[in-house]
Amino acid sequence: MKKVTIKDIAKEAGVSVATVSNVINGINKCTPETKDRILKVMDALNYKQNLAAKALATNRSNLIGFVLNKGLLQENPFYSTLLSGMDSAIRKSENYDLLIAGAFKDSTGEFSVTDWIQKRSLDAVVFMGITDEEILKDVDKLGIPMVLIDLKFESLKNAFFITIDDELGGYLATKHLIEKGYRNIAFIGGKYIDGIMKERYEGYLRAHLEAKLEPSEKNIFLENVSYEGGLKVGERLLSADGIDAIFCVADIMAFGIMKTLSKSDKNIPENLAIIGFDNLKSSEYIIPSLTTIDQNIFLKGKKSIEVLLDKLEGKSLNDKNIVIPIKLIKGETT
Amino acid sequence: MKKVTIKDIAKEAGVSVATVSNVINGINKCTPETKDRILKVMDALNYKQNLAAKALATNRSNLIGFVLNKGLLQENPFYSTLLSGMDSAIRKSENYDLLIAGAFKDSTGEFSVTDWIQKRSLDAVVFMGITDEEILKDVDKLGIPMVLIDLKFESLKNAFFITIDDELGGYLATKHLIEKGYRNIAFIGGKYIDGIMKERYEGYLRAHLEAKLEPSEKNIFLENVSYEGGLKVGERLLSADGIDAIFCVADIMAFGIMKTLSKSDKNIPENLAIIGFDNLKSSEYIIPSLTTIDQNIFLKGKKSIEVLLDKLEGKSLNDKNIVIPIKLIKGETT
DNA sequence: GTGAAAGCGCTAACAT
DNA sequence: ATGTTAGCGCTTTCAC
Repeated sequence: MKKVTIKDIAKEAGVSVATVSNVINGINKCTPETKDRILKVMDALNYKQNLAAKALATNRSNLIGFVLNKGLLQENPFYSTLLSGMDSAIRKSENYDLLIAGAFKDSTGEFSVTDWIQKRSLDAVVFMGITDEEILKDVDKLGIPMVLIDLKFESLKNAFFITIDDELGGYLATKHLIEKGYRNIAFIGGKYIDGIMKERYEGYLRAHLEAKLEPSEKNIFLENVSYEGGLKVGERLLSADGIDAIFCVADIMAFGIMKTLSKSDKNIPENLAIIGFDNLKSSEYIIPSLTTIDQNIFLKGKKSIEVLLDKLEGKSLNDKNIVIPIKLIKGETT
Repeated sequence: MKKVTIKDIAKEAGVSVATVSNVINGINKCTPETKDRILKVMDALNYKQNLAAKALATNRSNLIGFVLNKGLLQENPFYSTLLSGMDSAIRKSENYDLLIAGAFKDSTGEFSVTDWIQKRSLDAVVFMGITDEEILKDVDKLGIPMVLIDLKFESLKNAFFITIDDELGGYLATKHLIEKGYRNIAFIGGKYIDGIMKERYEGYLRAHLEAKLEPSEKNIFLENVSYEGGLKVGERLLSADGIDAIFCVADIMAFGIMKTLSKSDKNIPENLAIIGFDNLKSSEYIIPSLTTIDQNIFLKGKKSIEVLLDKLEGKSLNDKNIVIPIKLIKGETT
C-alpha cells in the first residue's frame, strides 16, 4: 500500500494540490461542493498528512518541547505531576504533541537547547529547573513562545511565567505553626537557596516578625531537596534542641524527616509539628497525613501548555505572568 | 541571520551537498582532509541539521512515541516512574527524542495510534496499558519496532515484550504471608482482571495450594487500582471477618487501605498484615513502610527504550521477551 | 474559486 | 573520492 499524498487526492478529486492543501488547513477558498468532494476522496483513500513535509515547508513542527534537568523526574514526584498536567492539556489539542528532550549535543559536547529547538523546528518550549539566564536568553532570540515554571526573567520577550506566590506560601505555613502555638520553628531548605527558596524563607521571616518572634539562625537546616535529604535533616533534628515545629520547603523532604523521626522517640505532632510545601499526592497517603501548602502542581503543568497553545493559535494574551493560587492544607502533622 | 543549510556548507567548503551529507551521517567516503574541512565550515557557519527535512527524505523521524492511556499518569506513580526510566534511556541516545501522544483523531473522532505514527513518521513506539489487540495488530502492520509493557501478543511480528513474572510475584507475596503465620489471606485486585491480575491471582492460589490451605472466595476484593479504590477496599475490610493478612496487587491501593485502617482500631501489622506489589518509591516513605514485591519499574521503562534504540541501530536482538526480575522487599507491614 | 510551479533542506541513486 | 540531480510531501505566491 503506497503512501497517499495530497497529489493523489488532487488527481482523484480533479482539483489541484493547492486546493487540497487549503481544505486540509481550513482555508476557505473553494466552494462547499469542492470541499466536500475532496474530503470524501481523502477519506476513501485513507489519506494521512505527513507532518515532516509540512514542517519542512512551514518551519513549524506542531511540537512543544519540554526541557527538564536530568534526573529530576526520578527525584521528586513534583515533576511527574507537572508532566501529568502538561500531558492532560496536550491531549486536548488536536494537533500538537509534547516532545521530551533527548540529548542533543552541541559542539562542546553539552546538551544545547537552542540546537534542539532548531533541529526539531519546535514551535514552543517549556522550561523547568533551567536557571541559566544565558541559555534562556539564547532561546528567547529564536523568537518562539516559551514558558518558565517557577522562574522569572522579565527581560525575556517571548516568555510566560508560571509561578506561585512563594513568599506567601512561606508566610502561610509559618503563620499556621505560630497560630497553633509553636514558637521555635525550624526552616528546612534546599542546599542551594535559589529564587523560590529565598522567597519562602522571607515568608517565614515575615510571619515571625508579625508575631514579634525572632527566628534563630541555628534553626536553619539545608540539605538536598529529596527524600534522602530529608532523612539527613531528620538525623540532625534529633540532636537539635528546643525546636517544636518545622517548616519544610518540600513535601518530599518532609517525608524523609518523618521517616527518621518515626524511628526515634519523637512523635509527630506531639513533640514536633511539621508542615511541608507542594501538596504531593503522597502527602495525603502518608500516615499521619502531612499539613502542607498546596500549589496545584497539576494545574501548573496544564497551564504551561495551555498558554503556549493559545499563543500558537494566535490568541493575544494579556499577561505574561500566570500566578497559580496556593492554599493551606491541614493534615495531621500540626 | 538566515538559516544555514548543507548547500551553504557545500559551497563554502568547495564540495557537493552529497559529500556534506555523507560527513554528517558518518558515511566515510571522502578523504579525512575533506571531512575536516567540512566539519570546520559547519562549525564556523553554526550549522544546524533540519530534522524535518531529513524525516521527509528518509521517512524516519528519529522519534520514539509513547502511547499511554489517558489519565493514567495522574492515577498511579507507577507510570511516572516508568516514564522516568524511559527518559533516562532516551537521554543517552544521541539522536532520538521521546514523543508523548497528543490527541490525534481519526475519521471516527477517536485517537488513532496508527494515524499518529504515520503522520509523525515515528520510528518506534512503546505501549503501556493498551490492550486492544486489533489496534496493536494494525500498528504491527506498519512494520516499525514496538514495545509492549506488561502485555504479550506473540502474533505480533515487530513487538518486544517487557514483562515480569506476575505469577511468581503473587506466589512470593502470598508465600511470605503464609510463612509469617497468616492463614486467612485476602486478595485485593483491580476491577478488571486482566492478564497480569490473573497471573498474580494464580500465584496467590499456588502458594495456598503448596501450604495445603484453601483460599476462600469471600476473601477476594476488587476495586479500581488507585488510592481511592484502596480507601474503598479498606472500608469493606473493616466489616470483613477473620482476615488476618492481605495481598494487594498494587502499592497505590495498599496506601488507601492503610489510610482507612489507620482511622480505625485495626493496627498494621498486629491486626492485619499487608503486602503490596510494585515497590513504588512512596512505599518506602510511608509509615510503616510497606512490604511489597519490587518490580523495578524504572528499569522497565529504561529497557523499553534501550531495546528499541538497539533495534533501530540495527543490532540483532536474540529475544523478543525481556523479563525484568522481581524480588520481595520486606517492610514493616508484615 | 482554482491551478501551476517554485521551494523548504535533505537523501540517495547514479555519474564521473 | 566527489558531484549531479531527482525526489520526499507540503505550502504559498502569483496568475488566471
